[in-house]
Amino acid sequence: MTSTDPGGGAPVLRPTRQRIAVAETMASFDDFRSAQEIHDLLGKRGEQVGLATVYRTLQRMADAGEVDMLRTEDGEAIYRRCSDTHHHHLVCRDCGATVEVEGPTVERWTRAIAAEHGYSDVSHTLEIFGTCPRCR
Amino acid sequence: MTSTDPGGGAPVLRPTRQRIAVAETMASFDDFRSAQEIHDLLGKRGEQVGLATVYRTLQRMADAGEVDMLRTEDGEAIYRRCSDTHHHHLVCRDCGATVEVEGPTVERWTRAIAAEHGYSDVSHTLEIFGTCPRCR
DNA sequence: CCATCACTTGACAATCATTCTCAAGTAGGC
DNA sequence: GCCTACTTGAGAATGATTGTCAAGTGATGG
Ligand SMILES: [Zn+2]
Ligand SMILES: [Zn+2]
Ligand SMILES: [Zn+2]
Ligand SMILES: [Zn+2]
Repeated sequence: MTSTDPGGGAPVLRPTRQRIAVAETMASFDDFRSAQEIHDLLGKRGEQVGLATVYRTLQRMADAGEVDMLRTEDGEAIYRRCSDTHHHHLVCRDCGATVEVEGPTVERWTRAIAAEHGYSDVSHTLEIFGTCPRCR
Repeated sequence: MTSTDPGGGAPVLRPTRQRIAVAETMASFDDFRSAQEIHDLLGKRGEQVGLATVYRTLQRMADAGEVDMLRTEDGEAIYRRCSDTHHHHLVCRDCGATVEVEGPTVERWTRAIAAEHGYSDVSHTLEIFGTCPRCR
Protein backbone atom coordinates (compact mmCIF):
# COMPACT_ATOMS: atom_id res chain seq x y z
CA MET A 1 0.00 0.00 0.00
CA THR A 2 1.83 3.07 -1.25
CA SER A 3 -1.01 5.56 -1.36
CA THR A 4 -3.89 6.43 0.89
CA ASP A 5 -6.88 5.61 -1.26
CA PRO A 6 -10.04 7.07 0.31
CA GLY A 7 -11.87 4.25 -1.42
CA GLY A 8 -15.22 5.86 -2.02
CA GLY A 9 -14.02 9.05 -3.71
CA ALA A 10 -14.74 9.80 -7.35
CA PRO A 11 -11.89 8.93 -9.71
CA VAL A 12 -9.51 11.72 -10.67
CA LEU A 13 -10.21 13.19 -14.09
CA ARG A 14 -7.20 13.44 -16.36
CA PRO A 15 -6.84 16.27 -18.84
CA THR A 16 -6.36 14.02 -21.85
CA ARG A 17 -6.05 15.20 -25.43
CA GLN A 18 -9.61 14.03 -26.08
CA ARG A 19 -11.13 15.83 -23.12
CA ILE A 20 -9.32 19.01 -23.96
CA ALA A 21 -10.43 18.78 -27.57
CA VAL A 22 -14.06 18.34 -26.56
CA ALA A 23 -13.87 21.26 -24.14
CA GLU A 24 -12.33 23.49 -26.81
CA THR A 25 -14.93 22.48 -29.32
CA MET A 26 -17.71 23.20 -26.86
CA ALA A 27 -16.27 26.69 -26.50
CA SER A 28 -16.46 27.25 -30.24
CA PHE A 29 -20.22 27.50 -30.67
CA ASP A 30 -23.15 29.14 -28.95
CA ASP A 31 -26.11 26.97 -29.71
CA PHE A 32 -27.14 23.50 -28.64
CA ARG A 33 -25.59 20.61 -30.58
CA SER A 34 -26.06 16.87 -30.48
CA ALA A 35 -23.24 14.55 -29.46
CA GLN A 36 -22.94 13.38 -33.03
CA GLU A 37 -22.66 16.93 -34.36
CA ILE A 38 -20.00 17.66 -31.79
CA HIS A 39 -18.20 14.52 -32.86
CA ASP A 40 -18.29 15.77 -36.45
CA LEU A 41 -16.98 19.18 -35.40
CA LEU A 42 -14.06 17.46 -33.70
CA GLY A 43 -13.30 15.65 -36.93
CA LYS A 44 -13.30 18.87 -38.91
CA ARG A 45 -10.98 20.39 -36.34
CA GLY A 46 -8.59 17.56 -37.05
CA GLU A 47 -9.04 16.02 -33.62
CA GLN A 48 -9.82 12.35 -33.90
CA VAL A 49 -11.97 11.36 -30.91
CA GLY A 50 -14.10 8.24 -30.63
CA LEU A 51 -17.84 8.73 -30.55
CA ALA A 52 -18.20 6.82 -27.30
CA THR A 53 -15.62 9.10 -25.73
CA VAL A 54 -17.54 12.15 -26.89
CA TYR A 55 -20.66 10.79 -25.22
CA ARG A 56 -18.79 9.95 -22.04
CA THR A 57 -17.08 13.32 -21.90
CA LEU A 58 -20.25 15.28 -22.51
CA GLN A 59 -21.94 13.37 -19.73
CA ARG A 60 -19.13 14.13 -17.33
CA MET A 61 -19.23 17.79 -18.27
CA ALA A 62 -22.98 17.87 -17.81
CA ASP A 63 -22.66 16.24 -14.40
CA ALA A 64 -20.01 18.77 -13.48
CA GLY A 65 -22.28 21.58 -14.61
CA GLU A 66 -19.85 22.69 -17.31
CA VAL A 67 -22.41 22.19 -20.04
CA ASP A 68 -26.18 22.18 -20.17
CA MET A 69 -27.96 19.20 -21.63
CA LEU A 70 -31.52 19.27 -22.79
CA ARG A 71 -33.73 17.19 -25.03
CA THR A 72 -35.18 18.09 -28.37
CA GLU A 73 -38.84 17.44 -29.09
CA ASP A 74 -37.92 13.99 -30.34
CA GLY A 75 -35.82 13.06 -27.35
CA GLU A 76 -32.34 13.63 -28.67
CA ALA A 77 -29.83 15.03 -26.16
CA ILE A 78 -28.21 18.31 -27.12
CA TYR A 79 -25.40 20.15 -25.33
CA ARG A 80 -24.06 23.65 -24.92
CA ARG A 81 -21.40 25.22 -22.73
CA CYS A 82 -22.94 27.50 -20.15
CA SER A 83 -22.42 29.61 -17.08
CA ASP A 84 -22.39 27.84 -13.76
CA THR A 85 -25.29 29.67 -12.19
CA HIS A 86 -28.81 28.32 -12.32
CA HIS A 87 -30.56 29.53 -15.46
CA HIS A 88 -32.85 28.58 -18.30
CA HIS A 89 -32.80 28.97 -22.08
CA LEU A 90 -34.58 30.93 -24.72
CA VAL A 91 -33.93 28.98 -27.91
CA CYS A 92 -34.65 29.90 -31.53
CA ARG A 93 -36.59 27.13 -33.17
CA ASP A 94 -35.05 27.87 -36.57
CA CYS A 95 -31.38 28.71 -36.10
CA GLY A 96 -30.84 27.50 -32.54
CA ALA A 97 -29.62 30.87 -31.29
CA THR A 98 -29.73 30.63 -27.52
CA VAL A 99 -30.00 33.16 -24.72
CA GLU A 100 -29.46 32.24 -21.11
CA VAL A 101 -32.22 33.70 -19.01
CA GLU A 102 -32.86 33.79 -15.30
CA GLY A 103 -35.11 35.46 -12.83
CA PRO A 104 -36.24 35.09 -9.27
CA THR A 105 -39.85 35.15 -10.41
CA VAL A 106 -40.05 31.61 -11.75
CA GLU A 107 -37.75 30.25 -9.09
CA ARG A 108 -40.04 31.63 -6.43
CA TRP A 109 -43.14 30.43 -8.23
CA THR A 110 -41.97 26.83 -8.62
CA ARG A 111 -40.86 26.70 -5.01
CA ALA A 112 -44.21 28.09 -3.84
CA ILE A 113 -46.24 25.69 -5.97
CA ALA A 114 -44.26 22.71 -4.76
CA ALA A 115 -44.55 23.75 -1.12
CA GLU A 116 -48.26 24.32 -1.54
CA HIS A 117 -48.67 20.66 -2.47
CA GLY A 118 -46.27 19.38 0.12
CA TYR A 119 -43.54 18.37 -2.31
CA SER A 120 -39.98 18.59 -1.03
CA ASP A 121 -36.53 18.37 -2.57
CA VAL A 122 -37.75 20.28 -5.60
CA SER A 123 -36.08 20.81 -8.94
CA HIS A 124 -37.43 21.94 -12.28
CA THR A 125 -36.82 22.19 -15.99
CA LEU A 126 -37.90 25.18 -18.05
CA GLU A 127 -37.06 26.01 -21.63
CA ILE A 128 -38.56 28.68 -23.83
CA PHE A 129 -38.75 28.27 -27.60
CA GLY A 130 -39.47 30.93 -30.16
CA THR A 131 -38.31 32.62 -33.34
CA CYS A 132 -35.38 34.98 -32.86
CA PRO A 133 -35.29 38.47 -34.38
CA ARG A 134 -32.90 37.38 -37.14
CA CYS A 135 -35.12 34.50 -38.24
CA ARG A 136 -38.29 36.57 -38.01
CA MET B 1 -65.37 10.35 -58.44
CA THR B 2 -68.19 9.69 -56.01
CA SER B 3 -67.20 12.04 -53.22
CA THR B 4 -65.94 15.58 -53.04
CA ASP B 5 -62.56 15.18 -51.42
CA PRO B 6 -61.25 18.57 -50.28
CA GLY B 7 -57.79 17.12 -50.79
CA GLY B 8 -55.89 18.92 -48.09
CA GLY B 9 -58.07 18.03 -45.12
CA ALA B 10 -56.88 15.72 -42.35
CA PRO B 11 -58.24 12.17 -42.63
CA VAL B 12 -61.28 11.30 -40.55
CA LEU B 13 -60.46 9.42 -37.35
CA ARG B 14 -62.45 6.28 -36.79
CA PRO B 15 -63.42 5.13 -33.31
CA THR B 16 -61.92 1.69 -33.66
CA ARG B 17 -61.75 -0.93 -30.94
CA GLN B 18 -58.05 -0.18 -30.51
CA ARG B 19 -58.45 3.55 -30.16
CA ILE B 20 -61.26 3.16 -27.68
CA ALA B 21 -59.23 0.68 -25.65
CA VAL B 22 -56.27 3.04 -25.48
CA ALA B 23 -58.48 5.96 -24.45
CA GLU B 24 -60.09 3.86 -21.71
CA THR B 25 -56.73 2.70 -20.46
CA MET B 26 -55.44 6.25 -20.37
CA ALA B 27 -58.38 7.09 -18.15
CA SER B 28 -57.44 4.36 -15.71
CA PHE B 29 -54.30 5.87 -14.20
CA ASP B 30 -53.11 9.22 -12.91
CA ASP B 31 -49.38 9.26 -13.43
CA PHE B 32 -47.18 9.34 -16.49
CA ARG B 33 -46.59 6.03 -18.25
CA SER B 34 -44.45 5.01 -21.19
CA ALA B 35 -45.98 3.69 -24.38
CA GLN B 36 -44.70 0.23 -23.56
CA GLU B 37 -46.23 0.30 -20.08
CA ILE B 38 -49.53 1.37 -21.60
CA HIS B 39 -49.24 -1.46 -24.08
CA ASP B 40 -48.76 -3.87 -21.18
CA LEU B 41 -51.77 -2.43 -19.36
CA LEU B 42 -53.85 -3.03 -22.47
CA GLY B 43 -52.73 -6.64 -22.47
CA LYS B 44 -53.72 -7.09 -18.82
CA ARG B 45 -57.10 -5.58 -19.61
CA GLY B 46 -57.54 -8.28 -22.21
CA GLU B 47 -57.40 -5.85 -25.11
CA GLN B 48 -54.93 -7.01 -27.69
CA VAL B 49 -53.49 -3.94 -29.41
CA GLY B 50 -50.31 -3.81 -31.46
CA LEU B 51 -47.44 -1.82 -30.04
CA ALA B 52 -47.14 0.29 -33.18
CA THR B 53 -50.80 1.15 -32.88
CA VAL B 54 -50.32 2.21 -29.28
CA TYR B 55 -47.53 4.53 -30.37
CA ARG B 56 -49.59 5.92 -33.24
CA THR B 57 -52.66 6.44 -31.08
CA LEU B 58 -50.76 8.14 -28.27
CA GLN B 59 -49.22 10.50 -30.78
CA ARG B 60 -52.58 11.36 -32.24
CA MET B 61 -53.97 11.97 -28.76
CA ALA B 62 -51.01 14.13 -27.86
CA ASP B 63 -51.44 16.16 -31.04
CA ALA B 64 -55.12 16.54 -30.22
CA GLY B 65 -54.25 17.69 -26.72
CA GLU B 66 -56.06 14.76 -25.11
CA VAL B 67 -52.91 13.58 -23.37
CA ASP B 68 -49.73 15.25 -22.20
CA MET B 69 -46.43 13.85 -23.36
CA LEU B 70 -43.16 14.64 -21.72
CA ARG B 71 -39.70 13.14 -21.62
CA THR B 72 -37.95 11.43 -18.75
CA GLU B 73 -34.39 12.32 -17.89
CA ASP B 74 -33.19 9.65 -20.28
CA GLY B 75 -35.34 10.73 -23.17
CA GLU B 76 -38.17 8.25 -22.98
CA ALA B 77 -41.61 9.59 -23.85
CA ILE B 78 -44.27 9.23 -21.16
CA TYR B 79 -47.97 10.00 -21.39
CA ARG B 80 -50.87 10.96 -19.17
CA ARG B 81 -54.44 12.04 -19.79
CA CYS B 82 -54.95 15.67 -18.90
CA SER B 83 -57.23 18.63 -18.92
CA ASP B 84 -57.37 20.67 -22.07
CA THR B 85 -56.22 23.95 -20.61
CA HIS B 86 -52.59 24.99 -20.66
CA HIS B 87 -50.82 23.75 -17.53
CA HIS B 88 -47.66 22.18 -16.18
CA HIS B 89 -46.85 19.27 -13.88
CA LEU B 90 -45.54 18.71 -10.42
CA VAL B 91 -44.28 15.15 -10.47
CA CYS B 92 -43.12 12.93 -7.63
CA ARG B 93 -39.72 11.52 -8.45
CA ASP B 94 -40.39 8.35 -6.49
CA CYS B 95 -43.98 7.27 -7.07
CA GLY B 96 -44.85 9.42 -10.09
CA ALA B 97 -47.83 11.07 -8.38
CA THR B 98 -48.68 14.07 -10.54
CA VAL B 99 -50.42 17.36 -9.90
CA GLU B 100 -51.46 19.67 -12.70
CA VAL B 101 -50.41 23.21 -11.85
CA GLU B 102 -50.93 26.50 -13.56
CA GLY B 103 -50.54 30.15 -12.90
CA PRO B 104 -50.39 33.41 -14.77
CA THR B 105 -47.07 34.22 -13.11
CA VAL B 106 -44.86 31.96 -15.21
CA GLU B 107 -46.88 32.51 -18.32
CA ARG B 108 -46.38 36.22 -17.97
CA TRP B 109 -42.71 35.79 -17.14
CA THR B 110 -41.88 33.63 -20.16
CA ARG B 111 -43.75 35.98 -22.47
CA ALA B 112 -41.94 38.98 -21.04
CA ILE B 113 -38.51 37.37 -21.29
CA ALA B 114 -39.12 36.33 -24.87
CA ALA B 115 -40.36 39.78 -25.85
CA GLU B 116 -37.40 41.38 -24.14
CA HIS B 117 -35.08 39.49 -26.48
CA GLY B 118 -37.20 39.97 -29.56
CA TYR B 119 -38.33 36.35 -29.84
CA SER B 120 -41.75 35.78 -31.32
CA ASP B 121 -44.10 32.82 -31.66
CA VAL B 122 -43.15 31.67 -28.18
CA SER B 123 -43.86 28.38 -26.44
CA HIS B 124 -42.35 26.76 -23.39
CA THR B 125 -41.92 23.59 -21.42
CA LEU B 126 -41.89 23.51 -17.64
CA GLU B 127 -41.99 20.58 -15.30
CA ILE B 128 -41.39 20.49 -11.57
CA PHE B 129 -39.99 17.42 -9.86
CA GLY B 130 -39.94 16.66 -6.16
CA THR B 131 -40.81 14.17 -3.47
CA CYS B 132 -44.51 14.02 -2.65
CA PRO B 133 -45.83 14.03 0.95
CA ARG B 134 -46.55 10.30 0.84
CA CYS B 135 -43.02 9.43 -0.25
CA ARG B 136 -41.41 11.83 2.19
C1' DC C 1 14.76 6.52 -17.03
C1' DC C 2 11.53 2.83 -15.83
C1' DA C 3 8.05 0.07 -13.57
C1' DT C 4 3.42 0.37 -12.11
C1' DC C 5 -1.32 1.09 -12.05
C1' DA C 6 -5.48 3.48 -12.11
C1' DC C 7 -7.78 5.89 -15.38
C1' DT C 8 -8.91 6.24 -20.57
C1' DT C 9 -9.83 5.23 -25.04
C1' DG C 10 -11.91 3.32 -29.31
C1' DA C 11 -13.66 -0.15 -32.42
C1' DC C 12 -17.56 -2.71 -32.46
C1' DA C 13 -21.32 -5.17 -30.55
C1' DA C 14 -25.48 -4.71 -28.09
C1' DT C 15 -29.67 -2.17 -26.40
C1' DC C 16 -33.87 -0.43 -26.90
C1' DA C 17 -37.37 2.97 -27.82
C1' DT C 18 -39.54 4.37 -31.76
C1' DT C 19 -40.67 4.28 -36.70
C1' DC C 20 -41.34 2.06 -41.12
C1' DT C 21 -43.32 -1.26 -44.38
C1' DC C 22 -46.98 -3.25 -46.49
C1' DA C 23 -50.25 -6.81 -46.97
C1' DA C 24 -54.56 -7.90 -44.78
C1' DG C 25 -58.65 -6.11 -42.16
C1' DT C 26 -62.57 -2.98 -41.43
C1' DA C 27 -65.83 1.06 -40.83
C1' DG C 28 -69.26 3.38 -43.29
C1' DG C 29 -71.40 5.55 -47.10
C1' DC C 30 -74.26 4.23 -50.96
C1' DG D 1 -73.28 -6.26 -50.57
C1' DC D 2 -69.59 -3.16 -52.61
C1' DC D 3 -66.11 0.05 -52.63
C1' DT D 4 -62.56 2.65 -50.75
C1' DA D 5 -60.12 5.23 -47.61
C1' DC D 6 -58.57 4.60 -43.19
C1' DT D 7 -56.37 1.12 -39.82
C1' DT D 8 -53.90 -2.41 -38.00
C1' DG D 9 -50.10 -5.55 -36.72
C1' DA D 10 -46.06 -8.40 -37.30
C1' DG D 11 -41.66 -7.90 -38.08
C1' DA D 12 -37.84 -5.39 -40.07
C1' DA D 13 -35.35 -1.19 -39.82
C1' DT D 14 -33.57 2.90 -37.69
C1' DG D 15 -30.75 5.50 -34.85
C1' DA D 16 -29.19 7.35 -30.61
C1' DT D 17 -26.90 5.79 -26.72
C1' DT D 18 -24.46 2.41 -23.89
C1' DG D 19 -21.64 -1.72 -22.92
C1' DT D 20 -17.40 -4.50 -23.66
C1' DC D 21 -12.75 -5.16 -23.17
C1' DA D 22 -8.14 -5.23 -24.82
C1' DA D 23 -4.72 -1.78 -25.74
C1' DG D 24 -2.98 2.98 -24.52
C1' DT D 25 -1.35 6.64 -21.38
C1' DG D 26 -0.61 10.07 -17.63
C1' DA D 27 1.17 10.56 -13.13
C1' DT D 28 3.91 8.86 -9.50
C1' DG D 29 7.64 6.79 -6.91
C1' DG D 30 11.99 4.51 -7.12
ZN1 LIG E 1 -33.07 32.21 -35.22
ZN1 LIG F 1 -34.98 27.77 -12.59
ZN1 LIG G 1 -44.52 10.02 -4.28
ZN1 LIG H 1 -47.06 27.48 -19.24
